[in-house]
Amino acid sequence: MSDISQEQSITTTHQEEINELMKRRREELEELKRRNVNPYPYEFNRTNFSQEILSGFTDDMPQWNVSIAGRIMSIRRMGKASFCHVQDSQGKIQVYLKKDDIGEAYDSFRLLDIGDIIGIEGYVFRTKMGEISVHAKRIELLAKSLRPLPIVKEKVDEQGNKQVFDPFSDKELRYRQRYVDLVVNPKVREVFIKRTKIVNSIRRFFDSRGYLEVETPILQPMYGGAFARPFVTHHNALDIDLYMRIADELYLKRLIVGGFDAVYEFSKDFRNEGMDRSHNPEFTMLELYVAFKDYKWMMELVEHLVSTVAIDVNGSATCTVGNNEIDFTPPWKRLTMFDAIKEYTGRNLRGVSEEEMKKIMKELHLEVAPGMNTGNMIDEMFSEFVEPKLIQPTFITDYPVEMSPLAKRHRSEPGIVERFEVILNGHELCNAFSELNDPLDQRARFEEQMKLKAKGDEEAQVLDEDFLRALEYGMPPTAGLGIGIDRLTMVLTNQDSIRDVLFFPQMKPEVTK
RNA sequence: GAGCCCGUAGCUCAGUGGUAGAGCAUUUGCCUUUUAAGCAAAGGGCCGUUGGUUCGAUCCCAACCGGGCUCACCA
Repeated sequence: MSDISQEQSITTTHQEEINELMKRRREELEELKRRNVNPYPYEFNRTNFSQEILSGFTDDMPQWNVSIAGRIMSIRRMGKASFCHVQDSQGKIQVYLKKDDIGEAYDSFRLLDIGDIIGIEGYVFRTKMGEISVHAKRIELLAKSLRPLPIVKEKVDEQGNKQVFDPFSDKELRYRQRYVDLVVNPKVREVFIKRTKIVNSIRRFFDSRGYLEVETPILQPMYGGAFARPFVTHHNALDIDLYMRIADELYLKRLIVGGFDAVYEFSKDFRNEGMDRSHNPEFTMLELYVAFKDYKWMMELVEHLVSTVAIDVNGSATCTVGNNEIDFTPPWKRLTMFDAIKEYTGRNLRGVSEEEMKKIMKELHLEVAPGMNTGNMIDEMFSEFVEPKLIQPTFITDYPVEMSPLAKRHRSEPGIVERFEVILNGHELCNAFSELNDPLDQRARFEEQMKLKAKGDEEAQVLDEDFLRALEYGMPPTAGLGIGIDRLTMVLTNQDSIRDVLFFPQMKPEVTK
């Protein structure tokens, strides 16, 4: 895309009609300026957060002077006194303003609205109705809000249960204007804080083992490491097309060749595919490679990692996902791909020829698409009959070689690679294998992929000559792992859409009115 | 990509073939410990866009735009 067309495609909203509510706020802004109130001052000395006031106050304590700052979320005016709730990053606290105490500022307070950001200095007290509040001695406007905020009212009953009225719930508006969503829906903030905790917990877990966090290219001259269609972009100075990475696998393995014992990366990956509840075109994948280890070792690491993260973040190794109670406590059940299919369909596929397998597919009322090999059929039967049934975390091991061009052949079973996936709540959570380090076999596998590509399989992998060169220098035996961070977050926060664990999920462009 | 559903006031939603309604929010008045504050009054809408049917469309039909759900794709 050229610079010019980009500029033209930018949505402009400043011409948007200003409705009465917005007009009124602008008038108030002008009036405040006339009264020599700076509606956008430079700083405010906050000394306390709402939560620490609410939890720290006792009725018999000496006068506690505090200074808070935040957004006005509700106002109840009663002539010469008013109450409002001020929301900061920790929560909300009520503020009491009395004309006798703040004088002229009380008249300016009349010009303030829900959504304005203010600073309050005062002392803490408890109202007749029992709510711990700040009695204002001074009020300062810190930022005037020019747009009406959706009003969400809540009532707390005697049991302390919150009842919410008129929630801001339109998903399109919530995603497009996440800033409003975050202001108005406190639970949304919690999900994202938890997401960060998850990432930090994983990082701590790896760092404490001496694994090295690294960064590898996002713009790649050649994409690889997964089955997916890439985004293509163009570098003007070099005049070459570059691909946004679909995985960082091949780069991390180059680093293992280079002599690092263990490397990991939280990788923003990009796949040019459909979007739905569990797919966003850009997403976060954690990849880890550890030298001199195999996939069996990696299974123990994964159990330990995920249960540790769950406890770190939720305080418990069990959590609720939808209607299911999931327990991450190790050890997790292990099943080979063939045994899993046998368990759930009663068919033994071990050593079965392609022709026989087609027959079995038909018996199970599954369609055999043209060009399907045994690997595809096994995958189909697995996703149809097994995956949805696996609720508790389960290792599925030993995949057909056709499905795994970067995994090492099984040490004792032909046609199979040393690979596992963790299935949880009916969905894939992670993928790992003993990494293929035989450069000749790797070349042969790439060539198989290129044949598929030539046949029109757009997601087949591309032969990467430089990666092969690296392997030819010699890569130690290595265990590799990929975990979808968005999916893990969905599980640990009990969200059923990826859009609810991404601040700014991909949306079609907003239409300018 | 297919099917189904949705788009009405700042927010959440009713509604009708004769150009619209509620609650909250907003404005005005009263009210110096209220709390989904209250009482009284008022303003606010090209009923997603463009066509069609009709004397007349927010309502019926079509296309388009945006969104949601389900399925497919996603190794």
